[in-house]
Amino acid sequence: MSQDTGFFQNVYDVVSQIPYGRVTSYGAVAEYLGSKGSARMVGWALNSSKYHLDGIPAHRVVNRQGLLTGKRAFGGQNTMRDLLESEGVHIEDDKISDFKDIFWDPAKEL
DNA sequence: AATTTGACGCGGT
DNA sequence: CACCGCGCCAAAT
Repeated sequence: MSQDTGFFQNVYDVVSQIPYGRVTSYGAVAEYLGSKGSARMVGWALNSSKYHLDGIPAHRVVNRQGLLTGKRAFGGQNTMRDLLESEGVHIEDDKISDFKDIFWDPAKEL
């Protein structure tokens, strides 16, 4: 049970622990998983999360710039942005304004 | 089994 | 500022 698919579950676990109004980056999660530099895997896992219909706040995960790179994966151009703003995260030009201010680092918080 | 791709990150030109 | 290549690892075809 604990070890399900593998990588996906690892990412789900960390991402699902992101506090409300906070965000993190693919690289940060990858680093926490021990695979620093493999940020692609994090994106891959989250991509699967949408197929699994889990409670994965993937909108809280953005790239290193705080840019909503994955917004297109949400089906809409402003779906991800709307979710973030709905949580109190200010977005400007598809980018998190206070990104570094609300940045949640699993390697530090956990 | 091999090749391509992918919601990235960073450096170099 | 734009484009390119490398690294990283797993999944899909």
